[in-house]
Amino acid sequence: MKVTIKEVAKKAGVSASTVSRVVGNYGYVGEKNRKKILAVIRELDYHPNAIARSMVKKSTSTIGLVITDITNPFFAYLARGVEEVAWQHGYTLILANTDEDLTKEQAIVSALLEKQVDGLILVPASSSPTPHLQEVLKREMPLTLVDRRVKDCLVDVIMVNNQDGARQAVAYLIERGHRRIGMVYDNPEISTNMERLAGYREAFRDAGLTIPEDLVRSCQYTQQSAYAVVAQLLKVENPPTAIFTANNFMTLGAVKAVREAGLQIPTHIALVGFDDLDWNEYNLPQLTSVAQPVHEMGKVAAQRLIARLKGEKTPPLEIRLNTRFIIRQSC
Amino acid sequence: MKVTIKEVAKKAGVSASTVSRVVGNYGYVGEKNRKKILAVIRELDYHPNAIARSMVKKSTSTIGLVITDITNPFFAYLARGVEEVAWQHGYTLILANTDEDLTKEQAIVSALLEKQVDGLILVPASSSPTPHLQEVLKREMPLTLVDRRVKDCLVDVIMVNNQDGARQAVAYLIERGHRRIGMVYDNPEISTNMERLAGYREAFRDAGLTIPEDLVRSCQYTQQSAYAVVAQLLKVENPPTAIFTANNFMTLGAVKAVREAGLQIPTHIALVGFDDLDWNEYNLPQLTSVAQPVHEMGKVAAQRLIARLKGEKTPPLEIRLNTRFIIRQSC
DNA sequence: GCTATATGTAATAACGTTCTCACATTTTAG
DNA sequence: CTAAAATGTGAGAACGTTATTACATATAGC
Repeated sequence: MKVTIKEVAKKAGVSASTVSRVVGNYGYVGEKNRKKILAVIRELDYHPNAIARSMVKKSTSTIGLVITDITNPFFAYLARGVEEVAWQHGYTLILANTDEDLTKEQAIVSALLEKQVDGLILVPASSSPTPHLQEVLKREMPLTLVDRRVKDCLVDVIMVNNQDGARQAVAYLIERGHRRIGMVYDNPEISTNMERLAGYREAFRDAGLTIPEDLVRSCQYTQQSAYAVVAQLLKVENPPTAIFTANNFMTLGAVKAVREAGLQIPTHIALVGFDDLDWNEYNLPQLTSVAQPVHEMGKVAAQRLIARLKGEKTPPLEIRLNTRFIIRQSC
Repeated sequence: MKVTIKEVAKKAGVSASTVSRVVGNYGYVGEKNRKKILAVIRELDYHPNAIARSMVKKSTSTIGLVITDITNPFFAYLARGVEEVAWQHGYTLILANTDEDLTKEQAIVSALLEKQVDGLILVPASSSPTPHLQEVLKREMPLTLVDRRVKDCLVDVIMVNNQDGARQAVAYLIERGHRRIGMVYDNPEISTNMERLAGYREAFRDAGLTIPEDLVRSCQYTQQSAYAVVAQLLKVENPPTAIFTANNFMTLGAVKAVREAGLQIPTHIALVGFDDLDWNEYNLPQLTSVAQPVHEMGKVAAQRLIARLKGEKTPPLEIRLNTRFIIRQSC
């Protein structure tokens, strides 16, 4: 049988209250009793039941982390950052993947609400306000969004400077003489993509050039889809001399399509992508890319959330971390 | 304020018991009352409190997943597999990273015990039986080990056939004429490494060749360490013509060292590694490697654990999944 | 010496559920 | 028609904690 606080109390010849005080380290406890209780705790190997504690404290010291897919290194690093600071502050993490599926997201959020998580860190599957997010707000459960914004959702959001990151990358391509620059991005429903697209456009405007709209393509959020779109792009008359991809999946698809078309990077075509993975450094040629401080994003997200959990009431923040443009050999 | 079962009961003009019965879908409930209650639940937007439920049910529908680092794609895929079947069965997942640190592992396990997880899936940081794992067993909390074995720990273990996977890879190298085959592995404390090393040795024995012991090196569990060791290996007199690396970190380090030494793969040196990542396929040259069914391992681990949670009492299983040897262009 | 204050402890009520009874009422069987 | 079985409901205990209250006892200040 599990040993409870009462059994410890009994064996130590005190009341449960007293044991609770030494475990929780508050209030007055006589030195003699404290020693005795500590000894009994060790002897019986007593571990307090956090569930029972949550019941009365109305707090679980648990935060929900809802991402789209832990298999994507971007989210793995994000999760890592979140976990580190959460753990530091005594919180544990419930992890769930939505696969960009709103129905799943809503089921997950609902389950997490029932489990009474203290707060939620979420990478939303849609930028439209959804009922289940309204629900979270209505219950005044702290919520922090990461990577993507949700319309009319006034909470802390941690993102990178997508537009500027993209602008910088495309400007670099333009500077190196490229004019026919293709761009591939996915779901326009997601704020991040639109911002990166805006950055692409901005670079052209800044340079006083007209945007090659025929080379701007959107696709599904899979490598295969990006592959298909890029393959198509390469067959266009007056094909692109460079391609900018909006995230790591797209980059992978692009590399594949380019190689299969028998083109060499960077000799025949230049490639720059958003997201920097270990992969990019080890690939040959090493890929030039826009690096996001993902780990840091996770940490900041957790910090924001925990600040809210501690009662911070300041107005919602939109935090933009800066990307870093890493020049390697693919241009 | 949060709405509780009592408020629903009051508004519906019934007792809490009755509401509980319709929510939990058990026992007798009159059709009229059921309708009414359901309506009230929707109206008040009642969500049952899982914590309170856990309290009485003595089960949290939560399982702990303790890995070393979610940032390692191996574990990300593992986590993904676990999460999928856990979620399917109505369990949520608490995730934590040990960084191969026993002290951290012990703190994590302790925290998860307190949080009353129903069971634990763990990638142990050490193959020696540790007090905190004994603790888990003593409390009869179902435990499933993944990837690594722990001495005298009689629980389900999910692993791959490490020795055979390694043997196959090295045999392939031998078959292609290599004799001076280096091997790099990390922490010999971990069963997985020893098995892979055994596979390496087995391949040589099978071929009736003597093992080039001077080329067998162990290092830390980091890319940098592998890099250093491989760099050293390349400077040996009569250097290796091929290198077998025991996991993805080691492979990365090896690639880097080989490149910096100005050697070409596979012209000057052949490379085979354990673990197959997306990376391996996209790298140039594409890396020959021993692929593990990681996602499947995660799923099987979760299935085993859940079977135990449902009361299965059969003796502990050691499940070995087969690796797949993927021949690409690095040999 | 007598209030104040500090120190130490126990009893008890929450927390929000589920579950076991007990008790009605209705239906079925013979 | 009556006993037994099926259906429906509510009261109240239990789950393992923490927190509030009340009651001691010891120490200090005057």
